[in-house]
Amino acid sequence: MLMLMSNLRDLEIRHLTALDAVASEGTFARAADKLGYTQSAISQQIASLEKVVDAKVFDRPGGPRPVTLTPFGEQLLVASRDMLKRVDCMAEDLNRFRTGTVGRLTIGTFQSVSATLLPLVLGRMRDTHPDVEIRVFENDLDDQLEVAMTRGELDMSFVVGEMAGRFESRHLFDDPFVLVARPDQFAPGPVSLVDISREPMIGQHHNSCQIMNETGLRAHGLDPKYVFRTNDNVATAAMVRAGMGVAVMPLLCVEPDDPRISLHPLDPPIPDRSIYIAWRPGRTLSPVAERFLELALEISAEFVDRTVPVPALA
Amino acid sequence: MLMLMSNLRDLEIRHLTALDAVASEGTFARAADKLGYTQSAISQQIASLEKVVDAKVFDRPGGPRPVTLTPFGEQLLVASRDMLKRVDCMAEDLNRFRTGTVGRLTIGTFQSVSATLLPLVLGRMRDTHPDVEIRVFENDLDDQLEVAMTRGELDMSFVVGEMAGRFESRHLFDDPFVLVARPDQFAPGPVSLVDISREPMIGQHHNSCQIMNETGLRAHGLDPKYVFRTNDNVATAAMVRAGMGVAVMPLLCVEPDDPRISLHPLDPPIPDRSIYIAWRPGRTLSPVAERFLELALEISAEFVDRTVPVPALA
DNA sequence: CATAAGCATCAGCATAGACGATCATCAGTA
DNA sequence: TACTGATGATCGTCTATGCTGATGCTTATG
Repeated sequence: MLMLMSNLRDLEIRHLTALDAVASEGTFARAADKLGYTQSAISQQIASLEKVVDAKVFDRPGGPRPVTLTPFGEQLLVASRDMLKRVDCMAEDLNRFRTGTVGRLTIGTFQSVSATLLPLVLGRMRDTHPDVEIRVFENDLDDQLEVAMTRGELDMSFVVGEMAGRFESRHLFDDPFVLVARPDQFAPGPVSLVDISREPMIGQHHNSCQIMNETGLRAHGLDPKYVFRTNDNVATAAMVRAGMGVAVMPLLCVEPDDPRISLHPLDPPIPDRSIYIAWRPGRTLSPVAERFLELALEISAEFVDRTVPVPALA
Repeated sequence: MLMLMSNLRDLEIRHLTALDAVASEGTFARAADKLGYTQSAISQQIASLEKVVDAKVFDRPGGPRPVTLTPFGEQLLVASRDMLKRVDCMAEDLNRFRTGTVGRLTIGTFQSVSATLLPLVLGRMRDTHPDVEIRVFENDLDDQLEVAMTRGELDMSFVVGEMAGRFESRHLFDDPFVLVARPDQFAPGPVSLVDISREPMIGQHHNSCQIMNETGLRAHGLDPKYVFRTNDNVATAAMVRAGMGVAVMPLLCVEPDDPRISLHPLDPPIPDRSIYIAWRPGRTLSPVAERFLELALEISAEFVDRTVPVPALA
C-alpha cells in the first residue's frame, strides 16, 4: 500500500497526456499523431504507465478494433484529467506571478518618504498592477527596518544612507537640509551656520535624521540650542511660525508652498540625506518588487526635478 | 504564454519532489541524502526544473551558506506541495478502487434471480464491501439485458443460456423445470409429459423461459393448452391452487415451502434452464465486478446444494 | 591563510525512450 | 476461403537523458 503510493511518484505528466490522448482518440496511432509521436512510442508509454500503476489500463481487442479503457483505466483517466487541469492551472498562476500581475509586496518606509515619494509609487502601482497586494510598514526608528528586512518580513525598504554591504540598494535621490524660518527672519538665500546657531532651535528626538543634522552642525564647531523637540514635521513648522525658533530639516519634510515660512539653503551646506531603496543582498526580487523598484527610480527622478527648484533655494 | 503552459507539461513529479526536499532540508546535499541521490543529481534536477519553468528557483549565496528560495520558488513550492499531495491522494483513491474497497457496479438481472440468488450476493457484498455502490437493472425481456451490456450500461448481467461467443460468461447453476400442481392432483414423484399435456395449463407470456418450456414439451410431440398466461410467479401459483390448471415452471420461480401446491419432476425431463453470469467479451472486469463474480459462483454452489433436494423431487 | 561547507560542472556510463520496420491479430470483404 | 487493411506489440538501433564520482569555484570561519 505504501509501496504503491511511492510508485505513483514515478508517474510523469507525459504518461497522463498519452493516456488522455489515447482515450480521446480511441487508437494509439491517432493519439501518437496528435502528440507528435510514433505509434510505437505511445504503445511504450502506455505500457510504461501500466507498469507504474501496476494494472492494465486498456483492453486491446486485437485486430482493427480500437482499444477501450478498463474500469481501472477509466478511474485513472478522470484522475489524470484532473491532474492535467491542475498542472495547467498551476502554470497560469505561476505565469501571472512571473509577469507581476499578481503578488504580494511588503515595503518598509519612514515618515518623509511615506508622505512624499511613496504615495506616488503606490498610485502608479495601483494603476498598472491593481491585483497586487502591497503592504507598507512604516517605522521611523530606522534600524527597525533593517531588522525586519533581515528577518524576511520586508521585501524591500526605503532607507537613509547606503547600507554599505549589508544590503543591496539603489540610490533614489538626495534630500538637502534646509533652514526653516519665519519669512522676515533672514534675507532670502543662504544663511550661515553661525547665524543659525545663535537662534533657538526646534529639533527632532533622537533619530537618524536628527543625528545627521546635529552632527553636520557640530562638525563646524557649533553648538545648537534646542528649545523644543518633536518628530512631527507639521508641528515643527507650526513652532517656527509661532516664533519659537528655527529648524534645520530635510527639504522633503517641509510643506513646500506654505507662505508663512521661508526656506534657506545652509552656508556651508551640511551633507545631504541620501535616500535609497534596499533589499537583502543576493536575493532575487519578486517580479512585483522589480516593478516597484523601477517605479521608485523613475518617480524619484521626476520627483527631484519637481522639488529641487523651490523658490527660496534659487 | 501558451508556450509556457505547454512547457510545464514537461515537468516531472521527480522535479517537484526534489524541490520539496531541498526547500525542507535547506541544502542540496541533505536533500540528496534524503532522496537517495547524490548532490550532483539534485543540482542537475533543480537546474532542469529551473529550465522548465524558465526562472531561477533558488538563490545560491555561494560558500557554505544554504540556498534560499526566490519569491518565484516559494510560489512554485506551494503549488508543488499541493500537487504532490494530490498525487498521493490519487494513489490512495486508485488503491481503494483496485482493492475493491470503493467502486460502482451495475448488474443486469431478471425476476427469478432477483428473487433468489441476487439478494444473497448483494447481502454478502454489503457485508464485505459496504462502500461499493451497486445498482441493479431488472428486465425480463432478456435480450434487453444483452443490449444494455453491449452499450456498456451494465457491467455484468445474469442471463439464461450460454451467450455463445457474443459474451464471456460463467455458468452458475441449472434450474430444472418442474410441474406445479395441486397436492392431490398427481401421485408424488415424476409425472409424464403426456399426462401433463392433458391438463389445462397456466403459462407465461412470450419470454425466453416460456419459450424453453413450450419448446421442451413440443419436442415430445405434445401440444399444451394454455388457459391463462401471466409472468407473475405468485399469481401462477395462486391459479394452480384455485384449480385452473397446472404449470411448468423453473424450480427457482416457485415458493418452495408452500404446502398448498406440490412439485413434480417431469418425465422425461426437459432441458434445464442454465443460469449464467455474463459480461462483454475481452473486457477486464473491475475489481468490484471480479468480487461480485466470485461471490455469485460461491453462493450459487451453496444455493444449488440447498434448493435441489426439495422434498417433492426426492 | 587554511579549512570546511556549500553548489556547479565535467567526463563517463548506463539506460530510458524514440524511431522505423516488421510481426501478429482479426473484422470485413471479395 | 483467402485477401485486405487497420490495429497494437515487438525488436533492433540510436540518441538523449540522467546519475555517479571527481573536481573546481566560492565564501564563511577559525
